Amino acid sequence: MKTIDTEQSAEPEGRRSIGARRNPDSAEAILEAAEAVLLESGYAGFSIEAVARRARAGKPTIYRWWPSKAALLLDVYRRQKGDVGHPDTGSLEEDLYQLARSLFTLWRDTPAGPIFRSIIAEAQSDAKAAEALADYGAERRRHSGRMTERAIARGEARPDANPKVVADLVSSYAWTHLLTNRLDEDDDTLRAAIRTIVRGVLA
Amino acid sequence: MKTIDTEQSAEPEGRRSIGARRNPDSAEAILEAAEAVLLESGYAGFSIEAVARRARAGKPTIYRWWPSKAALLLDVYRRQKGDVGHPDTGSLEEDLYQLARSLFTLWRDTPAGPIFRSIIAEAQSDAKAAEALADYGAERRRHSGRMTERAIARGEARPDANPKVVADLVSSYAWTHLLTNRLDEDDDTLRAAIRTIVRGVLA
DNA sequence: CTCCATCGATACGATACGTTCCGTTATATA
DNA sequence: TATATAACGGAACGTATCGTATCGATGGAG
Repeated sequence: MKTIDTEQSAEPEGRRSIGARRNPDSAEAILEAAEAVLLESGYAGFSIEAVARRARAGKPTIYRWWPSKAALLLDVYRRQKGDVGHPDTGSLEEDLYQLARSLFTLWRDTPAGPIFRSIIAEAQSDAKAAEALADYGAERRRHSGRMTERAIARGEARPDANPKVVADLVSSYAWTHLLTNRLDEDDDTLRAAIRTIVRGVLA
Repeated sequence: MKTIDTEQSAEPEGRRSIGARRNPDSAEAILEAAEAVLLESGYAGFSIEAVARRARAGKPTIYRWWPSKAALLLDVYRRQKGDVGHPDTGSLEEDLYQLARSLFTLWRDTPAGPIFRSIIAEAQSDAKAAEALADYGAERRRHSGRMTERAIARGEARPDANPKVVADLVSSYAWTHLLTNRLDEDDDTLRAAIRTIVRGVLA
């Protein structure tokens, strides 16, 4: 995931800039507060001021280290996402199912879900968040495309199958279910979706 | 699509409520202004005040007829979406491709795209917009599920294929491409995505 | 001890939300 | 035609948030 500006590369040249040393305790408290606010009030209640109040920090301190709400959001996400596994079971359908299921579970049962939703929402009105999100998505598709590549290599999938397209279909399915509160989908339906991608629907 | 509260059913009982007659010219001007603002400035610039300025209307006039930004957004979308066709070519793959292509084109070349993005964004922080969006999505999946139902009936698709899942996969793919600025996807890739759903990737 | 960067706190201008009031205009009824 | 009714545009309000500016206090480094 792209960094936007978080680490404020070396010399911001903004103030006197002799030594910009960030207080780790303060930054950590802010990130924790941001996560807590996001979890309790969702994207609607996520404001810099709410985060500052909760962290007992000053707003300027937040703005000193994060140039925008989007940057803070991305840092919060990066800080705690449990990076879903990319299993290698020997069966493409099983691999993709486990990928999708762990995404659904992660997003439903951990702060990662609300946080990721917030980033997507923010990206609809913040160009930098949009770019970061696009980079992140492309990297994820490349990564989970490996599953299909392996299936092609072992002769399970057709050589002309498009790994990125397969990854795109799976992650698109997960995204829209996240965005429309459908992460509680029953296992049969999720399996049917993955089976459709792998086997198709033709008679 | 659910109406939220737009038409303010009959007797609002809010004021004296003898006859609440809406001025069609005014309402039309507001909807046109909202569409124009959305097109020019996107979701970021879409504010009630901006719409009121552009329509030369008073804010209270807007709030009288639309209870929230989300309601106005939904009305704008409903007013001008060209309702993509649901072709019946005799081939499921061709039907789904044409559905997806017309969705991509509609969203890329008309105001419907930015407007729909805005509704999705709004739904992430407005419960009523979220519910309306969920209803709309369910109705769309039911509707485009007909394509797969026909394919099953004519023996093209397996009887155990799940029409709603197929529709969900196609629309999810379109949604995420809308949300991540990838509506300009080349035809080969879009066809590959549809082909994957219909035929799968197995050797 | 003396710098000096960071800190929390507070205040600020700007923008937007949603509401209230006011004076005007248009329409329906008598 | 005359009157009542209600929607209208406009202005202002109080609240909330954004992002910035300024302050005195704290604490580590030389």
